[in-house]
Amino acid sequence: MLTTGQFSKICQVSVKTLHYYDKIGLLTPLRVDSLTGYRYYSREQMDRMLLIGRLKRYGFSLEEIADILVCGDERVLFSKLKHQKEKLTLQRQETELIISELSDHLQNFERTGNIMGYQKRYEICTVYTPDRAVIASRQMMGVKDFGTYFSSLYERMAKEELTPDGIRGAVYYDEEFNRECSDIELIAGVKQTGRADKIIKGRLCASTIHKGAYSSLSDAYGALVAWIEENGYAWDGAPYEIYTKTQFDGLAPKDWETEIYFPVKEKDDK
Amino acid sequence: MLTTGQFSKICQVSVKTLHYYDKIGLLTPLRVDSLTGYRYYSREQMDRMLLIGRLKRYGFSLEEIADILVCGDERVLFSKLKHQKEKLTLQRQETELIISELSDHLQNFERTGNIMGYQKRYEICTVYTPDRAVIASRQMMGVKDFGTYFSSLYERMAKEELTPDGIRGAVYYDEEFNRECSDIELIAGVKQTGRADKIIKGRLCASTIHKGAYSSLSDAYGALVAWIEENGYAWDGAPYEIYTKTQFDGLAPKDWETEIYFPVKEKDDK
DNA sequence: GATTGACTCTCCTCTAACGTCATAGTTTAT
DNA sequence: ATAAACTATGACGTTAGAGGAGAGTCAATC
Repeated sequence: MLTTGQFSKICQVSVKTLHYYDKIGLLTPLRVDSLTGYRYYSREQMDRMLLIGRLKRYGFSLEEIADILVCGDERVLFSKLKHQKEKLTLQRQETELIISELSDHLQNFERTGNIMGYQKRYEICTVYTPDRAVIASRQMMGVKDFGTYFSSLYERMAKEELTPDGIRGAVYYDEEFNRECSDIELIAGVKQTGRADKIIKGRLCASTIHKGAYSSLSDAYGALVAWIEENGYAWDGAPYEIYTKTQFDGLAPKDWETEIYFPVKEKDDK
Repeated sequence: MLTTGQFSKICQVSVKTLHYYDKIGLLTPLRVDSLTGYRYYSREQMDRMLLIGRLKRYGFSLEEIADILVCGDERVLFSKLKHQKEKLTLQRQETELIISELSDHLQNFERTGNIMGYQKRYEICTVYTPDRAVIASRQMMGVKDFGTYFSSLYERMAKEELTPDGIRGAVYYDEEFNRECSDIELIAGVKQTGRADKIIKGRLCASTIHKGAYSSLSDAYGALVAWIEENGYAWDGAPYEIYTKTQFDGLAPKDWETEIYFPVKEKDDK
């Protein structure tokens, strides 16, 4: 039988942590003296404690760990571990991306001496867009679901024997953009104009090209909105993006390119 | 002039976030109507908001961001960015390490079918250690300081023309091990017995070899402590580790090897 | 038996960066 | 004038404990 202090030393965790785990029921001591309230742990509980520490390291929350331990099914743990591995891999990619952005930022400073107001310069202009014949899939979705929906779109295209014209994009119907879940329509251009789901009519748009990963798309968005106001135009419809260079072209995030189109009309300023 | 809602949409942040930033003084609106309390932002504040978002993405806390923006010195920002880049790089390495540990864990499951109680099997035995002539440097330090102190130890060795014998290790004087800050003595073996700082006298130790990264050293530690109790020995002095295969040998974390020695004596169990 | 020092208990507050209600007041469009 | 949309404040919740106060307990020594 080990006291809290002894057990904490062996397991390399703080006494506070043991108290906390007891409180949330993650690791209750073998015996608690009902008179003094003193906790006593057994040597076998060390294994459980070490496993908890390991799972914590893998990035599980204490709640998830408790679930895993309560259920006690090895297959559950196995699949959760696999899932967690994917999550960590994604996280690593994300970190890598941020590092490369940060490097860009620093390089930019060395070239231009400007660092505080580091923002990409966006070349913005109005264009009259061409008609675009597309098949489309509109849903409430998050940015992370793009892959899934795009592949089903391409499957459909194959089934219906349509020929892609290389255009891929997304229309944002919500004014307030939320990357977890928004009203988004994915579109893929097809050559068979007659058999398309819809034709995005050509019209006046303010447009720019965003170079780099999607994480800084909001910069482009902001620049466009500002430009539209400043140049006497007004927002007039759902904006959309066309992904011209992406991971599907085998490129690294920093080389991706996205065209952004904002339907606008001239403001009748009185 | 933009209302909170408009500004939040342009900058792609929530209204709550704007409230919060106002409250902590990170981004106060240009004007606040003293009657209604309504906040109004200017278009120029968008730049500040975008910069805040960017810095947040780089991993700065809001407090750090506030410092940077208040001070407004470009050189400060530059050095902070560089520092942050290093931090992110370390973080990525750490994530990679965890991923490889997780992979090991999964592989281990596929081999042995055991996953819940996944713990390395440690071969533990008692040995009579040889005398070790070492130079040493004892301080309150954290695990992260090992690199610094080891290099100064090796510098000293070069200056005093001592010959290293390849032994590198650390003695832990605190019972309670804390990886941030503990009473630790780094040691490096030398061939000139007479000129060593100290000689670690040969004696009876319980010992094992830990294979893999240091993050799971506590598993070995726990296994040893348990073994010592179970086999009728008692803890008798500060434990130490010898790093036999490390990054200095050009190895990946999973191939590192650490010998752990726990001075013990036979317990006089009555 | 008394004292001392080390240990342990419970209970309280605090962290970061907001999200989530609840309730009340304001603006704008019809 | 009224409804719909927007905004404000304020309280509480989130994670995984850390830190501290004040009180009780244990083991060893005198």
